[in-house]
Amino acid sequence: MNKVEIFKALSNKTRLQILSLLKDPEQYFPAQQEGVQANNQGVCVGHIQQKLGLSQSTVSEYLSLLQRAGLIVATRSGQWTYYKRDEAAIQRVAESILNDL
Amino acid sequence: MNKVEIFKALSNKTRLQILSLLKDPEQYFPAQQEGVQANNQGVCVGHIQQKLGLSQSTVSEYLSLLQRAGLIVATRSGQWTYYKRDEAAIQRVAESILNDL
DNA sequence: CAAATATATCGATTTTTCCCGATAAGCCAA
DNA sequence: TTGGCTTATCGGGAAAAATCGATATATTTG
Repeated sequence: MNKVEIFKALSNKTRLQILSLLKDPEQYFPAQQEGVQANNQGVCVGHIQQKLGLSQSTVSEYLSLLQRAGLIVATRSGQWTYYKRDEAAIQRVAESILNDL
Repeated sequence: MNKVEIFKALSNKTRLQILSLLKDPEQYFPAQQEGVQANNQGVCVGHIQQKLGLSQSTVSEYLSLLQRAGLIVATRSGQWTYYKRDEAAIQRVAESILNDL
């Protein structure tokens, strides 16, 4: 776990918002739409982009940055990439802050 | 509490090191030296600078940045400024991550 | 008051981040 | 295989951060 990389990933309003959106996908992304996996497995890039109102390329970059930091995971399925939070990793980060900071 | 500002403050190796040094001042800064307050009230800028090996101006900037983020507090006493961790604030940050992230 | 010491601020340069549009790559359907 | 989606990557311009040396400010001391 690279703390500096994680804090960098978190030090941006939009990226914090992404984590927040992914916290409760059903609330933000009605389950019937395509682009939202069943069983809450993640949300596709396009839907996240719509919520944020930023360019596709920026959102894609942010998602991959959050993934490199280990905070979210991607699942490719056909032409879609579904992103979801890695709750265990996020928990470990929180504990590391509690203990080591 | 501005989360983005706090995460920015934390997203730098040197600033994390400062927080770590201030965690246990007696270990890093023998209490007999001048520039270390009695009763663990903080450590002066010069001693922190020596440990870090960066320029005086950079260390001063980092300390004031950490202070603006609310993670440390400064006490001026004569010609020295003593910095110490704001443990309660740090605790609140950790809890906020645990709950809100 | 003058010199010495500690810290803060200023100005400048280099590096990093933010965010975009254009384009490439992957997948699917006709 | 051609065209239409979805996502990733590339190249770039503007803004912010990193870091320094020089200088200013505040404090103490002779």
